Amino acid sequence: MSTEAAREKFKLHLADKRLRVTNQRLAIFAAAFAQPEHFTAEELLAHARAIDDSVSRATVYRTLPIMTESALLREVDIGSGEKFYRPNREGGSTQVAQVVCVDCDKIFEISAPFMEWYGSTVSSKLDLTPVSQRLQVSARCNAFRDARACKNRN
Amino acid sequence: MSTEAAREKFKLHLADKRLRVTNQRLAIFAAAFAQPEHFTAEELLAHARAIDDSVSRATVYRTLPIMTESALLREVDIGSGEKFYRPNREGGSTQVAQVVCVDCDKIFEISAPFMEWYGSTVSSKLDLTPVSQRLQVSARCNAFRDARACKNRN
DNA sequence: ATATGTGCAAATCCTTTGCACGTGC
DNA sequence: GCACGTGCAAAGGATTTGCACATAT
Repeated sequence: MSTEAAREKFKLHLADKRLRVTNQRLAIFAAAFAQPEHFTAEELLAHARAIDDSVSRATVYRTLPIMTESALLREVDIGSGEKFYRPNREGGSTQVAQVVCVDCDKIFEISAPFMEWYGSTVSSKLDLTPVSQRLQVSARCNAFRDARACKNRN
Repeated sequence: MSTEAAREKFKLHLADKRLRVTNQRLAIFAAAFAQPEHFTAEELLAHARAIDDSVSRATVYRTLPIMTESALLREVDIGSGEKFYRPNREGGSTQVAQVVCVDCDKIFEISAPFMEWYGSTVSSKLDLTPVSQRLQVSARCNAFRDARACKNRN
């Protein structure tokens, strides 16, 4: 999905929820979709302000759930205090696992198509209806293991 | 693994790390292993104080990582602000998935033996060595769906 | 004896919220 | 016009930390 298409989807979602299309929301959207990697709320704020300097931290935090609900962003919680987000250009309900390097904190993602099936299996045994599932793998840089250093940490 | 055996393991771990066996640490251990379900740091504090009223919140927070590192406790992060813990009576590296009900916030666990294999598979593709993996499923109580209420929420 | 551990309270960190003002529809 | 959105700064909640005192080894 192109950034153009995603912006349209964002506007449709806003209309659908009877939310207004504001300059701040558009700036935050644009900043989010300009990111190549995972980003935090604080990083998003900085980038959004570069586009529209009236954007406040509060509005970023208020807009993130809107974009997450509409599946334009995926929220990635690696259990480290702050949450990460990434643009979801695929659109659909792609099942991915996060792999987090405990040395350099870098977040990788890799597809895990069986997760949806497992979510159903697991939940049906417990009389629950599955909503979402997340697989997180912690790992250690081989670069770090060999050299006591990797791209992001030494 | 019995609570007795776990306490010995705890003491061995402390000795191994050259940490001291204090009344507070023992009280926190005992409180943790008396829990049948998942618990939070705050709940653990209350139970530990019932055993030794000199236990402080700070010591609970300082002791939790010690017990987690020694695999006596498993940390369960469901991305809800506070972390949960549970006694790991199995001792080993049991692979379990957490299933969290979004209606009542109850945490279920169910074995997921394939997770270790998947962790390796995923990590080997990224030149990383897997350390641990966690699968979390969000689900919705069927009891809640049917009756707009369940044991813990209505 | 002395290196560790502890309680207390203050500090930190991310995130949320109350309020008065601004603005899309 | 008016309901919704916003910025600001203060509040919030979980966790961490500095410091002086206490204690396990």
